[in-house]
Amino acid sequence: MSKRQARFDQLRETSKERIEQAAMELFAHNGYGNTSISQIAQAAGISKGLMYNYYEGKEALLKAILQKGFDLGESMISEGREMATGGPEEVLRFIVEVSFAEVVRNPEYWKLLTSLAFQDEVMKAVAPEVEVQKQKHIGMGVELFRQLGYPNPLEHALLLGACLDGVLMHYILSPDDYPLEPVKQLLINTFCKKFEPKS
Amino acid sequence: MSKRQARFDQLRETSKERIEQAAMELFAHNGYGNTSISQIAQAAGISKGLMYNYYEGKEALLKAILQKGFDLGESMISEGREMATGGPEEVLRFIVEVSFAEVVRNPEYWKLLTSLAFQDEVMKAVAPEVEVQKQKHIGMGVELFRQLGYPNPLEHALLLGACLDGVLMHYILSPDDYPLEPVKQLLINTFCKKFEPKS
Amino acid sequence: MSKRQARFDQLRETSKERIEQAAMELFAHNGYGNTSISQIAQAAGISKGLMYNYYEGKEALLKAILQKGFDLGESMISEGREMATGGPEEVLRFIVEVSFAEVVRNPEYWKLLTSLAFQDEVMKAVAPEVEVQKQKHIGMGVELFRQLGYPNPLEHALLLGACLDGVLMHYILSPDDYPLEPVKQLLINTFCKKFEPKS
Amino acid sequence: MSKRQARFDQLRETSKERIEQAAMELFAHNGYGNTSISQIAQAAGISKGLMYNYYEGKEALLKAILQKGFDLGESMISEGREMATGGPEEVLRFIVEVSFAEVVRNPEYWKLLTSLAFQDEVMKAVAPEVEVQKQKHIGMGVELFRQLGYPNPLEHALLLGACLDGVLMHYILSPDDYPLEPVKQLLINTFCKKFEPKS
DNA sequence: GATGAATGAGCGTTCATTCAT
DNA sequence: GATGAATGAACGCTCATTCAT
Repeated sequence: MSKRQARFDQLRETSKERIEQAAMELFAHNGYGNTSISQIAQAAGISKGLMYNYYEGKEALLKAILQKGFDLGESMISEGREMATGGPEEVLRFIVEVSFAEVVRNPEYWKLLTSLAFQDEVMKAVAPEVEVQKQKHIGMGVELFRQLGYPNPLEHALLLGACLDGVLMHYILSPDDYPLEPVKQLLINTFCKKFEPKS
Repeated sequence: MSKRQARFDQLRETSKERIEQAAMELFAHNGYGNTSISQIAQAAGISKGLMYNYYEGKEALLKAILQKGFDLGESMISEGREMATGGPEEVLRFIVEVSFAEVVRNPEYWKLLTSLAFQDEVMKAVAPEVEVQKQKHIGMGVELFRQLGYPNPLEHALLLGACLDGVLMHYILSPDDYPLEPVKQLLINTFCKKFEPKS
Repeated sequence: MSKRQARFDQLRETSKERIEQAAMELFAHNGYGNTSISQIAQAAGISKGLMYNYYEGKEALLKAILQKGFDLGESMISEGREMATGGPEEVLRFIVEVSFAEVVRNPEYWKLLTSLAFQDEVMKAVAPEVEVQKQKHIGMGVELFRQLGYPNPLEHALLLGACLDGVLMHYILSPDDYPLEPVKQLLINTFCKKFEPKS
Repeated sequence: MSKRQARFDQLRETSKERIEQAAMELFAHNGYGNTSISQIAQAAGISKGLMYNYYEGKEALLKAILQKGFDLGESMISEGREMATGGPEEVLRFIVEVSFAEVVRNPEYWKLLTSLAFQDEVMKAVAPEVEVQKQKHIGMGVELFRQLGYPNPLEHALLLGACLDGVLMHYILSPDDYPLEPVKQLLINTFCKKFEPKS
């Protein structure tokens, strides 16, 4: 029994992974709304019906994919946390670098995620998790800017976050043209430094 | 005759405005692709068919909505150009202020516009001139930062643009929570100033 | 009153005629099903609504147009009857000539009429009148072939009618290519002659 | 595996045949343009959506129906070619007999085909090869009449073709009333014979 | 008589979902 | 677990028809 169970689990995992991989790529390339279950099934090499053994429906599949992305982000950040041994500047710089690297590595995923953010209905379904992530990021930023001596760390954290998102959004929308590297350097120089009181 | 014509014109305008208003809200909240003509008609209090008396189709309706926004933006910018009489810092500050004011005034329009940016096909069909606008804005920024003495004005223009878009995106996505005013001030303080060489 | 009545009648007649003329041309060129009331109204230079002052609806307009055609055909034949003074051969020849001439004069109308013959629903509405016309034509043919001495005049009448319709159908379907004149002559030579018993 | 495949194949074929049968009847009686997918689905006892599992769309369904007819016609003609061993009169007679038999066997198909001939757009999209078939038939006729000694074989071929089409059209339009057999005999006697120079 | 804004049923088509096998 | 035939609601859109003016 245990053996057969294991084999089933493996098949299941294989099919699930193929589905999620295919769906992720199709959602990212064509958008969630423009991707049909048929397309996903075909790309994953399975039948339409099988999808419904694993997921309640299309939206549940989307949620699973987003969740995977969140988990990945989570683990990356916690890994990063441990690796960043320097002062708050270095940690900030590290976060920025990692964010850029991650978006460059998989811009389609981030494009999907951002485009979903503009659809209230979809967002409502995923909102709690997103909100948690957002607050965690802001919290981290606030703490770092506080350590750097800024009198208004929340505003600085928000502005940095916005700037990060803005640059990455522009990059995502024209990845071939955008001078990402110099803008990143400028962003780091502008934000990742100790508070300098006006003389 | 003129009377009858006037009556018809008024009917038309009333209906068109109701349609465009309803459509913009729905497009902004649910996305263009997830909003059906039926929904628009229902929200506007008219029948599906009537829409097609006024617009060629769904896409033409979107175009009409965007065009109105463009026209408004154009006129605002040209007005602004004349009003900004100070040095480049003041002009930059003014641009930032106007951008914020405009988005606060009509957040749904900007939400719609931003969400469309992530749907290449729709955007290209509907507003090829967006790219031109973008280049014009960047050009303006570059010129101003050059005047302010920055050695790398393009990067500064891009970063400011990204920061602006990032803040406004965050605001658009949660307009009730976002501390827009203080972040705006910080943004202005951070970007709208002469070049300060490192000592 | 009589004067005003007369003016109204004239206007009405004018509009009606413009409508029927426009509708006839559009029906003939594009088919009944592919012609919209809007198109007819536009072509006739009137409003959509006015049509419904004169006709119950689209189908009633079609019936009116067909009826006009029938009446015209009727009058042509009765005129012809009087004019044809020769023997039965000459009368037959005359009928054939007139039929060809009429179709050449207004092939679109005949194309419309023929295409309608294949739509049971439409035909049901016009059927009685058509049936009467058909029987009248057959009757005429039978009488003429009887006079020419044929032992089976009905079959000859039917065959001639079929041949006539067949040639004209082929002509209608490719009016530019079809060698109408020689085929007509051959048809006349083949059918419009006295009975020749086999030796 | 093979078993399941076979079951599915059978289901598909059953459904396809029901669809094509229903569609042909409706197309023939109401015209292609006046027959809706809903009607076809209802008549075939399936859902609207299922049609699109088997055919790209309405036009593809029409093509499939016509193609089946073409294939059948082709095979019949090639069979006939081999069977007709007599002189040109016998061949001509045979062609006429086969044409009549075929139309009697499946009048709805021929009604559909003829009605389509009057809708240029549909026909061109659906069966460009019809023109080729027509030329082939005319060519055959010309050759036979030449062999029979006629000085103007083209006109005779065209007239026979027209006569054939005319009779069959009349039959198709009122199959219950039309005295097909005697008219056919008369047609054969009239056309399928050697050239007889006028004395 | 004449207008055209407004309606709503229907079109061809798509696609997430169900279910018998 | 896996299949794909089958469903039906919804889509964008068309157009004959109605009616207040």
